[in-house]
Amino acid sequence: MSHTVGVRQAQKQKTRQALLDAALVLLEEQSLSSLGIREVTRAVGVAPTAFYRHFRSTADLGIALVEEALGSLHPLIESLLAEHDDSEQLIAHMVDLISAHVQDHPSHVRFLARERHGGVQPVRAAMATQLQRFAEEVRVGLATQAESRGWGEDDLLMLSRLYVDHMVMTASELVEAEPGTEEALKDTARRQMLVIHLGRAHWLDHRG
Amino acid sequence: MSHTVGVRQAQKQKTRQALLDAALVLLEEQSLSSLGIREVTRAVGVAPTAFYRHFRSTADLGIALVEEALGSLHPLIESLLAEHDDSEQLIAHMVDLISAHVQDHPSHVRFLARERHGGVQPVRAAMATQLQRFAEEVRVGLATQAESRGWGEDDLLMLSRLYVDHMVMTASELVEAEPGTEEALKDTARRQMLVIHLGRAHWLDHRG
DNA sequence: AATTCCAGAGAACAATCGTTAACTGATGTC
DNA sequence: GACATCAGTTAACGATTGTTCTCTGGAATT
Repeated sequence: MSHTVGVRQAQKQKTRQALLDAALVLLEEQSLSSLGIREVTRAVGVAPTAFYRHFRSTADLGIALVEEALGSLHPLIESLLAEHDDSEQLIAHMVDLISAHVQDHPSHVRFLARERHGGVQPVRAAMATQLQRFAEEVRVGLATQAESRGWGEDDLLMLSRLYVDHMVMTASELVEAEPGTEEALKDTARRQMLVIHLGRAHWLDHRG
Repeated sequence: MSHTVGVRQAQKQKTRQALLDAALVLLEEQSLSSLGIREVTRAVGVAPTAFYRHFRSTADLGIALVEEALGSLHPLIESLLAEHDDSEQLIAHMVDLISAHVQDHPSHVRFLARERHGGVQPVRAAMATQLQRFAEEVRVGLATQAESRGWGEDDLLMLSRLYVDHMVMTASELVEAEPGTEEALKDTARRQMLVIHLGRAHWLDHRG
């Protein structure tokens, strides 16, 4: 990784990123299936046809946004899972991590919430794949904890899905929250995760 | 309720319903924010301007669809909550009820999942109001159960929100499920509700 | 220095859009 | 039976859309 990528490729990446950024702003008030190519290029200050040098369609751009929005989250989750032994402490930090991420990248989170069940199938598929990866990672993380002794693999995956879905739900609520109501939402989310955690702790009682 | 509503109003209701039905079909493959007025009227076989006799805009139509899709669910939930004492049995029936509703009205459910965080603010607001009503109703239902002795009102609302959100999530997953995978999804959903139920049963242990 | 490559510009296309205005004719009212 | 009401039609408007083809000028290659 010595020599720079070349003026040409660098400039191309720059406009590509500008297209992604502009799209993200526009998508704060509409859905991907109504996003126009001309609309995006106009916001960037570039000719409509330039769009095709980077993306085949707006659906293609949407997939790129999914990677951008979720890709950066994997290391965060992984390290969080690794550095905590105490589960209850982990819950508090998990909510804080989500909250911070929503504050730092609100339009990314909004995009994810909006397009998760949105009108563009390839984008939905891309997100589903990524979220499955998250559930898998969480499952691996949970498996190392002492509380998971005696758990079957499918039950563990069931539980991680519950956690992941609750995280996504919390993020969606936080990004649409009225200013000032965030703390109450975070508190509710923490208590809900605690309910789940308590249920997890007594799962084997019930089964056995 | 003796005399009929008049030929005139009846005919108007008929085209209004036709517009709603056509929109629902179109919305299976796109979002509301990209739904065109002409597109809907063309599908019904009526002049574009006729649309304005019934709705101010597509957002207005979206709100009507929210009422249609969620309104019919209230009585179902209410009766389900009323007719069960045993909580675990209720879980199984709740999942069955959701599953049946998804099978009977897939496009309604798809619409709800899609527009809950969609690009049209008034529609989001209408849905949020309705879902809050659901959480409230579930809270009242839970309050009558023996397991809720000693629970604070805010904790009960926290729990009902968790239930409602999980129901919505399950419905979303079922409506997008590959044919043949529904049963596995339902089983996972039941186990997840059981985790929540177990957490609920031990909530006071932890608090006290 | 000559040549190739390619990101972006420019012009033009047919199609679609939301919205207005003025109308028609069956229904409801008296 | 005369009159008013109003759901739906027809025509037209300017604006915007996705996509194509051709062109340009600087970077990359040789």
